[in-house]
Amino acid sequence: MADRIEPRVLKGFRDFLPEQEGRRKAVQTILEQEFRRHGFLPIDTPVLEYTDVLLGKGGGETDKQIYRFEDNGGRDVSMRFDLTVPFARYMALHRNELYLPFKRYHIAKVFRGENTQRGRYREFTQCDFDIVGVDAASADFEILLLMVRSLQALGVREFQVHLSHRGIFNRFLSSLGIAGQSVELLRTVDKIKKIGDEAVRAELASLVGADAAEKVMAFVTASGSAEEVLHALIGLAGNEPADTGRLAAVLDAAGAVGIMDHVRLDPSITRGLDYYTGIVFETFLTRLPEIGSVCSGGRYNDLASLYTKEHLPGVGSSIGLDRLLAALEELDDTAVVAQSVDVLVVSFTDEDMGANHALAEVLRARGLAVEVYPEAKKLGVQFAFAEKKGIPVAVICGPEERAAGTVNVKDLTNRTNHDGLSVDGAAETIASILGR
RNA sequence: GUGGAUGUAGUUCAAUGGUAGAGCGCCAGAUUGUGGUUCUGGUUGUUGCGGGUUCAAGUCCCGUCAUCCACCCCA
Repeated sequence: MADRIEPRVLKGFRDFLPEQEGRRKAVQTILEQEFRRHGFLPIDTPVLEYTDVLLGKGGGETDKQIYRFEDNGGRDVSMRFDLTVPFARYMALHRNELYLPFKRYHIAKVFRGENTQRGRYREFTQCDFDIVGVDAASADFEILLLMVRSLQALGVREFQVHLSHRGIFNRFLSSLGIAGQSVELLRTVDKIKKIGDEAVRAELASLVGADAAEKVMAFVTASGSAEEVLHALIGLAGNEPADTGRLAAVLDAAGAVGIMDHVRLDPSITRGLDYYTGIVFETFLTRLPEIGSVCSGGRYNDLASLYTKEHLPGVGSSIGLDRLLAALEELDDTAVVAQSVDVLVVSFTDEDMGANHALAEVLRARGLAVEVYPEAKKLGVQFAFAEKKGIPVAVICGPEERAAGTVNVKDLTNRTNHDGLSVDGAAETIASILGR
């Protein structure tokens, strides 16, 4: 016998068992419903792209994380590491077949070759939603609203969307004459929740000197209600319709629809990705902040300019499905449960096979999800199978019942029997057990 | 990519360098048409993988793979 091949999966990649995958699919379905309710439409793009399309001109950090290789035709190709960059390419390519403003959602796997950790994988699913073609407060707000509504639709209650505005921060840095180091400064400020105020202050001081560091700290640690923080930012950076005015309008709308409980103006949010130009979002679970942001995004007004002359401003956000599920599982907060079938038809003898399937078909015609146990095993074995698979009801129709023209229904959740029913009666009983 | 920790049965965990074990689970029977109790019997291991040191390695050393933690970055 030949040597067996070790069954294994790559670091950072995962198989999903039916229970997990059922939950993932259920979450995706709920999200899709929510996206569509707000006028977003589905699209898809290839997993592989030409490397220059994905890397753009910058390269930088993404260079190291990207899965890149030469295909059999000698092309330099890469796997997508997010859904936003391919979407920018998509918009540039299909601009003439679409209309603006265009709202799309895209749920798909992306790939990053970085080191793994809890809630961090090399293959993971993102749920993106974006609005392209308008640079308006309404669009910024709609993305924020959908972030809140999506998490609520999934049964998540304790979360906060932290938002800020890159433009204000950069303008503030310019006024201090240190805009040239904005990338390093953004990165340093981004660490504030992890390493604390003092460590960030020290790091900033080594970058731009103690005086400027103090001012930057005053900016990013502004706290209080959204109005108070906004007031503080205006005091430091000055008022400007394009950024502070935009932020005020978005917050105003959030107040108008009553989602301010889930919204916090937090100037320390900056986002590492360099394509953001305006408002930026990050979402944290109140009881598990250390797992990181479960839904992030922002405005990127220049992204499509890599691929087209046309100005295509965009704003969007992305839910990290795997990270969110990992967190919800840990918090035991999964309102979303994978659905198995409703009914198991048990088998007594192999001769009943056809009759059992016929009975299953009758029940399916009444809107029930039904499966037939494929072998005539002991009843206990079949009940145990149903319980393991999460099937709530068993239908029993053995030789005696068949002769009498009746069926028995067993509620597996409390092990009670409802015997001697007609098929109609059985369907009604099942419906009441299922609460329909 | 760098640094650190961990890796034993399906699972949770034991085992001063000296014969790999226990609980839970699982299978069979008591119970040939109704599984949550009880009893009886049984089951599973190339100790992640590959080398090395040793009379002897789950245990020590090296490499490798995977997971977790930190840096970095991010969903």
